[in-house]
Amino acid sequence: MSTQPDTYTRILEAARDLIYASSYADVGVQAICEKAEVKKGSFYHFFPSKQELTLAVIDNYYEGLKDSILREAFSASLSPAERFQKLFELTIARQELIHQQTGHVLGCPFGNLATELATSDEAIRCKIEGLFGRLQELMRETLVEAVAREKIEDLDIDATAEGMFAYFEGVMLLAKTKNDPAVLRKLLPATAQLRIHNIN
Amino acid sequence: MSTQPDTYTRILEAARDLIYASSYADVGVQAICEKAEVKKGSFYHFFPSKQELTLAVIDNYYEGLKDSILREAFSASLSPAERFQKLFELTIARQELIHQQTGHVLGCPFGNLATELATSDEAIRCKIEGLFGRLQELMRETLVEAVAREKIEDLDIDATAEGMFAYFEGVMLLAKTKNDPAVLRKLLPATAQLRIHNIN
DNA sequence: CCTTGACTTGACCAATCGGTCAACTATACT
DNA sequence: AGTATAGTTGACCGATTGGTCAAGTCAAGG
Repeated sequence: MSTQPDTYTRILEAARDLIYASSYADVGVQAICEKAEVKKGSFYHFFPSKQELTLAVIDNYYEGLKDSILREAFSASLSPAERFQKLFELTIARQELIHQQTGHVLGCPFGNLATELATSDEAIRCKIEGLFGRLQELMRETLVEAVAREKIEDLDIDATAEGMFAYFEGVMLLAKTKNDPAVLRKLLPATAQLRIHNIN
Repeated sequence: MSTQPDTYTRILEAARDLIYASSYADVGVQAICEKAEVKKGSFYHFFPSKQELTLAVIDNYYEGLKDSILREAFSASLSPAERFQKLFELTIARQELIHQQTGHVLGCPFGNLATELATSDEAIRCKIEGLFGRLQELMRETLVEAVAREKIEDLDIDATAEGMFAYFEGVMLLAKTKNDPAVLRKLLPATAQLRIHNIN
């Protein structure tokens, strides 16, 4: 049996898991403390507010993503097409695992938070906007490399990268709404075929 | 000056506007009552719970959509391509108006609610899933008519309709997260170009 | 040994949450 | 006129919300 992580980490991970499984507003500080086995006083020793905790949760989630799915998918050893394919595979596998464990497709944690809080918490919206920019940039770089290998006439690379990202998020939202991971299998791979052309 | 609508309607519309502008959890029954100029006792005379009210709000929103954007876009007098174009135009115009009035892109009211509540309120998730199905069906019919006019080789019509809908939702989510209606101008029209092909 | 500072604890706060209820008013039908 | 019914009102409920705080524990450093 492994020793428990330190208090800060327990709070962070409890909050991350609870919020991802439901929503920001639905998860109280009390519930986070219970799951983390921490008293509320300790919570506020490490985090000045629930909002600050959430900002840290977003960072933590992105770091986790970078060290797993993103690292594996956007590996230099893969061709652009293989990178996209790997990204879809890993995303589908993860969502299927979560669905099997929780009974729900949870979708994209950033998209979830952004949808809920974009209009009422500007700090969180900005943080996720920046993060979306980085993910979009990953798509763009992959796309640039793909085009370098095989020229595509009149392709608007920036718009296509943004469109691919939007499509990806939309498919996650649809799978969550239908609570059906099969949606991902059917739709996600088409992300790589999406093209937006320059107006002439 | 127009006379006020009846109590039921005032509650429904107040709730619709408040929830759309922020989120389900963020809007309390009290706030709804204040905006509707109704006492809490009256609220519970018309609606047994906040959840039931929300189900009615979803219906109300869909009816409104059917009588405005959907009716105008999916008119029998328009060609399939024109229908898509009209849908994008009207959607962009509405989101731009909302952005101008509130300072925020609010996105899709159904997508917003689904994202927030899909995992914690099965009744609401089901209602939105059904509604998504109807919207997706509109896309499918339009697509079928387009293909009848101009055959597209190996097109998976069902998957493409579902993909178009997902893309549409994803673009709305992205515009909301970036709080920038220009995202819609750049990305929404590409919905009509999206294609998912049969595997051979 | 004693102090310092990080951490923990549990009691506590005002405010708000969704929801209830008995009493009251106004309208409509017999 | 009398009664039934729909709608309104404001006080009230227990539970929970995010957040505070004084008092305490504990290990490290002088």
